[in-house]
Amino acid sequence: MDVSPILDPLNEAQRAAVTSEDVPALVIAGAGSGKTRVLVHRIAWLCEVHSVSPFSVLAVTFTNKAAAEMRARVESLLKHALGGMWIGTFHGISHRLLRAHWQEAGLKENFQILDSDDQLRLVKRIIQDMGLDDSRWPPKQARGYINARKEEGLRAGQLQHRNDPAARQLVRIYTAYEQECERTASVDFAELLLRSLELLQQNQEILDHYRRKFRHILVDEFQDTNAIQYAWLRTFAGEENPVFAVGDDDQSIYGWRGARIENLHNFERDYRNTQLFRLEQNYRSTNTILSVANALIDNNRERMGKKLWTEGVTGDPVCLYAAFNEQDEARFVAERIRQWVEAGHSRRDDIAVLYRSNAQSRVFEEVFISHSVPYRVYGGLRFFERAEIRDALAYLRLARNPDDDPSFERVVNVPSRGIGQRTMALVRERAVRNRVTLWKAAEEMLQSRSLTTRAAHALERFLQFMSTLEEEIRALVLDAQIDHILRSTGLMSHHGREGSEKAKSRVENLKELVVTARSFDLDNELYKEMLPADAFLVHAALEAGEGQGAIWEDCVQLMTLHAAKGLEFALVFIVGMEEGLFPSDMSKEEPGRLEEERRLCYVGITRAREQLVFTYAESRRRYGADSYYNSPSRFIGELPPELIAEVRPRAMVSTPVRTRSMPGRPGQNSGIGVGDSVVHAKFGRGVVLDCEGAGSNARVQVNFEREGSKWLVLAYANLDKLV
DNA sequence: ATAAAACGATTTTTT
DNA sequence: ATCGTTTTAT
Repeated sequence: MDVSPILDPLNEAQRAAVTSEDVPALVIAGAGSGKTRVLVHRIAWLCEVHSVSPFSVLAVTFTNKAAAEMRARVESLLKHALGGMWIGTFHGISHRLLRAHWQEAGLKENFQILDSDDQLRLVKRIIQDMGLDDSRWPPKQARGYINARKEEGLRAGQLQHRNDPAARQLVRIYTAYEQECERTASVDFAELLLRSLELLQQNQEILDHYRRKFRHILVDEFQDTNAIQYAWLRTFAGEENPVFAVGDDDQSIYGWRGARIENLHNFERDYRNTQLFRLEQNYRSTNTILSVANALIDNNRERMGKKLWTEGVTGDPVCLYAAFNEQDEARFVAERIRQWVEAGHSRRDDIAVLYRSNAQSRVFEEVFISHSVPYRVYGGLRFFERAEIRDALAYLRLARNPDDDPSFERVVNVPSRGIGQRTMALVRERAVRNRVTLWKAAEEMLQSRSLTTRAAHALERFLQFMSTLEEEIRALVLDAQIDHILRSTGLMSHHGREGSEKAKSRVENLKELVVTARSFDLDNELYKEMLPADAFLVHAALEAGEGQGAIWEDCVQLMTLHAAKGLEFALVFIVGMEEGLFPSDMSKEEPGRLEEERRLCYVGITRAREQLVFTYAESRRRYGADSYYNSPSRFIGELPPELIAEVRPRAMVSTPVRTRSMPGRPGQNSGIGVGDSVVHAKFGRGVVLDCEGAGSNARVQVNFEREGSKWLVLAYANLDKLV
């Protein structure tokens, strides 16, 4: 057996982890240290060298993207298909279990997956049906409560709040929600995990089967697991099967959505004979960038401890630019991008602009357009989350299964066909009272003639239409089914009639849906024994797809710091480095949150291979109001000064154009103008570099001898002019 | 049933 | 400021 393809590309630490004994292993893998490589080679090591059957390997990730990457890399290393190996997300694998054992799990065979949007609609309706005021009981909050409890493994029946009336009400909503899910055979994302966990815990035979089957369990991004995911893993593994977990405590940035960094710490306690490995050699960044990253993260107290190092070059210093405002910040970035490309760096998609919040992307978009910098923004609605796509798929679901209430609700009046809230309220009421689905309730009401002629007519036509639709598409292939739905429901013409840009893109998306359906991979093992339409619907629910269509050009990448995790770029800008923005003001309440913000910054820094640039704006418009004298983020102060090059090119100290501000006469009535020497009570002496605005809005930029240049509002600054 | 007006929220996001 | 949602008016 030639083990060289498996072991040769590895360094010593990686090799130790890959070839470790059959005991629980925890691999603390720093950024850029070859985490995925270790997982992939571990699988290859087991299969090729230890002749482990692919059928006994289970590898779990968080995102479909990570699962797809791992699958591809394992196949390319093994040089053959996975052959029975399970590589998937927590949710994907849970879904697979529930499909296989729907009866034991107490589900119906054709159970539906509720995504968060479906879930919100349902919760909202329940709150209304319970006669509660939804401003006092915001549906989003209730949904958050339900999901948080489920992620702790708790069902409504297990919750008791004797002394807390608000919590008691939430439990009542949770209970009603559970009943509705039961009635409509719906399973939300958290339920996939909870239900499959309970399936294993309550069915000894099934549990034994899977414990005998999956002798080797591997987990990626272990620091992101929440309580139920860890319980799920432990249940799978039992006492006998070793878990191989890879993660990085310094890259835990999802605490706010339930991820428990403690799982990393508890792992060693829960599995006594755990072998611990550390991957600290970095293959991505320059030495300078790593030193900056190490210095920053060193300010966190709760760490397992780790220091990245590299054999690579020292690299350029990290840059810091203090912009006047957010426009100036964006212009500086655009200019640096231009220089970078001119210097011979060919790929613009190897450049990223990272920010704390999505709202920050706007100014960059505006400035990049005016500077002709091609860019691509990540985030926002993904393909299968778009309303028009969901409408179309709801028709498909409803045609496949008339009892699918969420879909019934969604499309009954889209496009409008005269079935309004009044009619639907009556149908819903009957459905709940008689414990039947909306479809059946509607049929009953038509029989019993308990509706006005007009409403009855409209409803009857809808039911008739859906029945006909089902017959018409029955014999068609998937993409033809969808194509037919788009035409016969009028969805396509509904959007086509309107001329707006948004409507045009909706039409394009609907066309794209047909194309997506045509190229949908039906041979996937996950979907065997399922009808194409059902498989496609599962795919849509579990995999929301990309945010934008095809990447047509070599574009600068704009995204949040969170979205950048796992990616790398030659040139990285981390912008908006201001106290209050990053770290966010909202993270100042709980103590642990600040450390998480710092880890987020660490994640951003370690995305950069060659050059890293920080920027912040001394003045910034937020929520419609300007804020001045923003101080640089505390994270800037935590970096080693000798590795930071401050950029303040004199050439750029000229006119910071404010598109929104009035082009007033600078200093008209203040007696202060460009070139004047002034004194400020706090900042001392300085020279006026620039003015803008008029009257009470007038601002001046002053280059202070001690403090450097700042923008001040004349009305508040109390400047004295020196003669 | 549609359109205008008022209201409210506004960190980060996957499944 | 701005976007999405809900209420109110036509």
